[in-house]
Amino acid sequence: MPNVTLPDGSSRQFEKAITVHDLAADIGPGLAKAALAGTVDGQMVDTSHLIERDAEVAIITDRSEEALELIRHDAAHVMAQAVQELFPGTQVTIGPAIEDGFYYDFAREEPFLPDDLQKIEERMREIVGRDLPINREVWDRKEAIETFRSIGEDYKVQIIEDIIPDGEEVSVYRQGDWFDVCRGPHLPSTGKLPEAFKLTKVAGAYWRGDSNNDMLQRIYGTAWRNKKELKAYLHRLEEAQKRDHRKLGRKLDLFHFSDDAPGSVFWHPKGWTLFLQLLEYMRRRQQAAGYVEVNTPDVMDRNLWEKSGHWFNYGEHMFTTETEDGGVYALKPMNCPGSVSMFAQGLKSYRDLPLRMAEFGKVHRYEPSGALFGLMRVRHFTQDDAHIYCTEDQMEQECIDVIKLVLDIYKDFGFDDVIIKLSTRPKKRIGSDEIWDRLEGALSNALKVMDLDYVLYPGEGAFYGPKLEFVLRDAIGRDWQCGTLQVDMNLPERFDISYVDQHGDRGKRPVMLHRALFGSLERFIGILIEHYEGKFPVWLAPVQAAVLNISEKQSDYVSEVTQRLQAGGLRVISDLRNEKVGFKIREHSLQAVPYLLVVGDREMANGEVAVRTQSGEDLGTMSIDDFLAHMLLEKVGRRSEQERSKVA
RNA sequence: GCUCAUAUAGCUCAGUCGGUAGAGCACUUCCUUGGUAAGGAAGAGGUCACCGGUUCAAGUCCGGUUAUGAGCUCCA
Repeated sequence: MPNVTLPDGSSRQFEKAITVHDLAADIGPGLAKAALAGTVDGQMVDTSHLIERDAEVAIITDRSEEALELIRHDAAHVMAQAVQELFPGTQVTIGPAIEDGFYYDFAREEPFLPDDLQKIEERMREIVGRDLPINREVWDRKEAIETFRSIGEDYKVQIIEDIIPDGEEVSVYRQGDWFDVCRGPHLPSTGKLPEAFKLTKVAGAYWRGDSNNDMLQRIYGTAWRNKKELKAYLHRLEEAQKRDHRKLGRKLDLFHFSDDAPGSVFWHPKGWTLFLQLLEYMRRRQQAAGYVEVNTPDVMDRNLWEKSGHWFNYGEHMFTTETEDGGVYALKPMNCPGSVSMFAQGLKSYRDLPLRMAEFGKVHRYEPSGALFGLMRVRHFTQDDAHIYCTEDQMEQECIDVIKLVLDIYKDFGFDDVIIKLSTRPKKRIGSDEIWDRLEGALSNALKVMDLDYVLYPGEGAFYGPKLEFVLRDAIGRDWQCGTLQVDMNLPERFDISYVDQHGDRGKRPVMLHRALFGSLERFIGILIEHYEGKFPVWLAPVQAAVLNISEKQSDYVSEVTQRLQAGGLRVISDLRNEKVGFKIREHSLQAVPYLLVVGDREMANGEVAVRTQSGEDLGTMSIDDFLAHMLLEKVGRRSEQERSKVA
């Protein structure tokens, strides 16, 4: 005699156990038809699920948010059925719902071709048209293994044997002749799958995510509750692709890549200006936060890298070089060994701590070819690196200060929702559990003190210490680690660095923090290009203003204006080309120049410029001094934000 | 590194059945001196990524290499 409580608080009493579908029918025939699934005490279930006890139940229709996951999972199943109908002999493996869609991994000798996606999609629509009832069956474990083995589904056998716990029942979902091991839940029938799906790409993926295993073929698709949502999603994708930093980098003439140096950036004047602006910005922020800046060699002896452990652990990813006399050197893949060598110079006192030593170091890593990706993953990049040497007592406060600084800096660029990841002790590690407790405690306490949300990644820390990662998302939805804060127990030990404490004890080992805020200048610029869609704020813009003449008569005046503005510290170009002013405005607007200064006879006569913003706003005419004052405000606006946050 | 795809002018891209390469934009020159998102004309520009094979003949077909793209794995 279950008593069912509905989301609106009302409840219904039933004589005997009732299915979700019948419950919906009891509420109304329309709801029964629309019901895709249900939730019973928060757990998603099929419409055929029998409610036997008192419970809170909700009916899921295509209006519910939860329907998305269901639809995507079903789309994966329908796709798998379509593939097996079209390509007999193909084995199915797994096919989950993911953000915005779904995928299914198949094992098949022949590759799927882009044209096949069309065919599969058509067959999927056909299966939806068949409106096959989807039924849940519970199989005996042994029988399930036998059945799947007999039809040659070896991967499914592995899933049952290895993944589904021994005692747990094996549920199988059947739609027509096709069936698959699945936990569910699923739609009542294939006809309930909205025709708002699209197969998007085919790619390789390792069986169970392990590169030692076979590579399977993964087909990705997107699925939505209705065509309108699908259309909106595809539109969003298109818009995002316009922001792609690789495209904008070419269009805005910021940088290029060459076959001669895969994974290495050729910075053009405008891109390098951007780079230097960021570097100067970070230099100011670090100086204000009590850092000193140093510089260490790019090429150092193999011995150093053996001592640091990099040679052994990452040797194959290092660029090395040999000299005529047989010396072997490596291009630095990290700045820390240089930094530690720096610390080891001379005697350090507790009075020197905390010592915050920054370096804009260019590091070189021989990344696998398949990992390279525009500015986001390169083989040579510049870190805004710093190493903080402190006592254990100072460690937590230093962590807090770093976190404050990095979030504050991100705020200056409009990144308000930064994903923070905390990676803790891995299986393979050095140091006692007690030390790990302290180090992890320092990081998590700092987060707690600052009341910050974070995602925990147990076991993902480096072998020498736990780490925080500050992750930003690019236009296409890919996440990139930018800032990082790590505690290192390895290097101070290996390099035997120490300081003298207040009792004259020379053997005190300092704690070493690694931190980078932008992370990689290259990657951060990639993110910024997409974030601003190439329309940088004035202080960052490679060209802040362009001065345009209307006819040849004003050429000299334009040159004079340009020079005065340049002398005033602005990045200004003049455009004296024999083109109509409308043409020039179009060009410089497309190049995202924040201010266009138009000069005709009138302005020349009055010693003024006509100011137009990139977005097309007309600020009227003003004197050159007034424009300089206006630009100063732009800069001050940013600084005051820094001041404000520094106080906070 | 792995799977699949792609590589033609500075950029974006056509190029059918194998028969010595084409557009738009950009560039150069000339005309035009025009007031807020494309004025007009002419010209120049290519070892079709690279190496090899098939063929009377290869941008086109086949193999390899390199790079790039999508994804997987990795990212000190």
